[in-house]
Amino acid sequence: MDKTYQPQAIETNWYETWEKNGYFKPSGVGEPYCIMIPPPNVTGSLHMGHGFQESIMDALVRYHRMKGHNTLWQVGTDHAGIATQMVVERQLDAQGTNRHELGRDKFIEKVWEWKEESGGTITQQLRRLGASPDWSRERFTMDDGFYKAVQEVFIQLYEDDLIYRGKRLVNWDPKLHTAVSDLEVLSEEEDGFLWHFRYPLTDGSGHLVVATTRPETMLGDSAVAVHPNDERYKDLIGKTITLPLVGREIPIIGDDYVDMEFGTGCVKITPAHDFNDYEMGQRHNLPLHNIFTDDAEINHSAPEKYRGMDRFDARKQIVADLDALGLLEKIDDHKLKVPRGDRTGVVIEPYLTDQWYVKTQPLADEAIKAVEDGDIQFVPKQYENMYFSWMRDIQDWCISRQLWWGHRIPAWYDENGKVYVGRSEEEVRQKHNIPAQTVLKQDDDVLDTWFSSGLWTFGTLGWPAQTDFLKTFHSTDVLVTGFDIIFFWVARMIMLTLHFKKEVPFHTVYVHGLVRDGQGQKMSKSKGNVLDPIDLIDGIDLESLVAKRTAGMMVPRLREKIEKQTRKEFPDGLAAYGTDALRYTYYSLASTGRDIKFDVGRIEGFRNFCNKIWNASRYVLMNCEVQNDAGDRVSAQDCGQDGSDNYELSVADRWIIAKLQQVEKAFAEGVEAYRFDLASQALYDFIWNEYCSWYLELSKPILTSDDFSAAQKKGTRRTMVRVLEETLRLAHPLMPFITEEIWQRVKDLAGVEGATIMTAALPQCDDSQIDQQAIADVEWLKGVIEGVRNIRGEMNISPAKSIPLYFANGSDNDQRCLNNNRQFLTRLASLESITWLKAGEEAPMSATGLVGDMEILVPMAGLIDVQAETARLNKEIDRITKDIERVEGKLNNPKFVDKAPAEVVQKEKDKLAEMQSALTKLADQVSKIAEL
RNA sequence: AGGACUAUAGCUCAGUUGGUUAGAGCGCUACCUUGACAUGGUAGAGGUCCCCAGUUCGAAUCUGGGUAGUCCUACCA
Repeated sequence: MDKTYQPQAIETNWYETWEKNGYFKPSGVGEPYCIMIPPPNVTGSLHMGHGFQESIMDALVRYHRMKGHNTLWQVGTDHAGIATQMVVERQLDAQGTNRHELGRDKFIEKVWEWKEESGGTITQQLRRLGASPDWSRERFTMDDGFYKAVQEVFIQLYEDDLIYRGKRLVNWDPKLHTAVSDLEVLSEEEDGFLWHFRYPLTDGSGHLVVATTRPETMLGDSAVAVHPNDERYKDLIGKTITLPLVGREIPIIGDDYVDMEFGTGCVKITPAHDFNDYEMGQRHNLPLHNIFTDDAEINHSAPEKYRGMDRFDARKQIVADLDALGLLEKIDDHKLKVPRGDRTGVVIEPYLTDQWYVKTQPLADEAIKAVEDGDIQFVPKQYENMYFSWMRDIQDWCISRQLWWGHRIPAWYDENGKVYVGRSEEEVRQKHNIPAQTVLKQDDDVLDTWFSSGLWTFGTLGWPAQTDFLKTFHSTDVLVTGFDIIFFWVARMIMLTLHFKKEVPFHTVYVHGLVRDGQGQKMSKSKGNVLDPIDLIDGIDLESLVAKRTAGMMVPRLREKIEKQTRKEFPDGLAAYGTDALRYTYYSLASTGRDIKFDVGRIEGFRNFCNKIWNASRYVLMNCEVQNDAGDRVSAQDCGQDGSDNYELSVADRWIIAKLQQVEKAFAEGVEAYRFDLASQALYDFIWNEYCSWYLELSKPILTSDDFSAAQKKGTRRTMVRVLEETLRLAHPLMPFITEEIWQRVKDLAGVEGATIMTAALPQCDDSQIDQQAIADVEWLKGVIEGVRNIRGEMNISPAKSIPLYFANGSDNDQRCLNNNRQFLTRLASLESITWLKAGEEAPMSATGLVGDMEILVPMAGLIDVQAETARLNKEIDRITKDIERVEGKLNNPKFVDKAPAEVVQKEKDKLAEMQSALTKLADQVSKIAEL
């Protein structure tokens, strides 16, 4: 083995072996366990959030696979209608053409080409993370099989009267020329203006002043509304206004929606271009005046002057024209929420179009019930509230998109615009007896991507066919996802799956936090603070990192800022930490919080942890093998791998075996509760602070000293390699590569067989192996060693110098422990001699430490540094004194003694007695030294 | 406006049903190349558990009220 851990030397190699051998496929035996990957965007690339999420899923999948479950991790990607179409359109634009020139079929061909080209990126990245999904079952939402499911769902919902077509106001993206859902619109507060216009009354008796943030919409005004109780205006209700610039006569209406306090108390009403106004228009039967084209330019229904103008140019012109007419009262600065498309960033317009909708309320009722009844549980629980609050106030879902890339809506229209829904034109003709000469035209629109992802859990398993996989693995076990996607996807999956499968898509929704950068900022390409998980695995030099982060940044100022920031944060670029370290970092951060700040400092610690495991294993192999100069095995030592039982276990052996059981238990509890931070912490602690720091150190005296028998040496070798082997299996779900690499080298020494650690059994706690006596004895040993080390450290005694040690005031148990552990003590504390003082025997002048009631004494041979030792003891005395005061206060309080449980009181009493005794001893020692 | 969440060491975070000497990693200080590991070892420093009040024998933990931050939902033209 290399002297240091080199992740790149082992990772891809093992991954290829696993995949080639089909280890990722379900075993076909055992209780089924299934996770569906939240399908990443096929043309995207992996970001830190994906890395986090996939690492968690992989740990769950590997954990259950090793527990013997029939485990399926279903993988696939999503066609991401808007995002993908945008990418391809940008490419066409660069080539000086566009989709309309190409035509629909050609364009879709281009998209498929792009998918072929870039679709592999994300799946390759997933492999680098060590993910173990069943690649042979990979699905894509645009696959033929999946399309069948989508079509079936649409048709059935239509037949169940849960899908309808209607003309409504939608969120219109004028750049993409499509409707988008509420969830795809982000409203941020921006600086704007509130323009005040005078609207003259038709009868010439004066004017009203209305305020607006979007002056151009006045071309579509149908009314002016005031509050019916507003003393200032209520007499005007029923009169009319002559709309300036347009000349239309519009009514003044009363509606209590109007806030008398805001602005002037008069509101211009534009039912075709505002959601609230639309509703008011319905209430008052106001006409709809659509003034925009699909591009959000002014259309032909407006006065000629403005036709063809962009909405924002029109705004300027209208303000100027009204000003010229003396109708501009004033312009106030105003902050307002501006709705923007989450993909395009352009201002979204409420726009009147024909669209398809899903009637969600009946579906939502069932979906709410499933969570209320506990058929689906959210982890952490609080997210259920978020789910309920959204579901209880759900709006009908606009599922049509005016795109070309996506699942085309299975609906046909005849010349009269009558709609027929069916699986194909032939089927429609047949079913409705439409003669061949009647021309049918398929709907041009496609379905919202989330409509198809809503079918993911059962669509990927073959539905509508009743496949074996569908029967075996649905409902799935757990969905691992971020909270940002609960509405988009989780809720819709629950609704659609319940309706079609009559069962839940998954039993548990594990909601993890969102990965942010070291400053707590959301990682985003436009901010330039993204990290590519692959760069953390392979490393990247500073220049490449800067180039990567600023790529595509058009604004020079922003570019400079990001460059500066990157150079400051990562002056040396990123080191190659390897997949296992990256994964471990993710797990350590996977607590219940909503934000996960990814601090690069932490990954280094886990790379070191891998190195620790690596070197501990090297040590174990050095002792369990006969090696040549290159460190390769010549033959195996007897580690009891043949099943022989002529070995003896030391107290350390029994102790580490007990500790192993405990960590197995803690690990399982952590994983089952989705607390990967706790599971990983328990494992880290065990490996580093118990196995490496103590157990391997305690093995050294046995293996290197003639004081120990062959049976004892064998017992140690046996334990050492078996505990290591078992620990590797325990750690495998979190760190797949390093564990496999080492496991292959130690498995036979531990008497274990198997082609891969991936399918080896997960170790589980065996309570009968927890030897409490061994635990207590090793605790005693650690106490003494730490006491000596403390004296050494604080008294500046060189670690190279062996020192004599005296024990005073020890109990029978102390003496027993001492006799059993002499060699360990001598070696680990570097002792020259050990002397047990009987009662009344005087020790030489010494530095002192306490282990329970027993004193350990390091004679200072007249060289004692009085000041240093006094200071050291006084520090201890201060600490104990403070504690004694606290405990005495408690015990002197009759209320405490009366009301607290007896065992708590007793515990405090014991503590007090122990501390008082310690205090006395320390005080004695101080006065003794003072006499010098 | 309504709601949710968060506040613990310099930094990133744990802290189970109230009883701990309030922990970990990183960082920091001192010493150490000892035969698994300097990607290491040993020792150490570092905390008003955001603030106030309450419940309780006892509060980081429970309740109420503040403050600060983050996020979601709904928004006033």
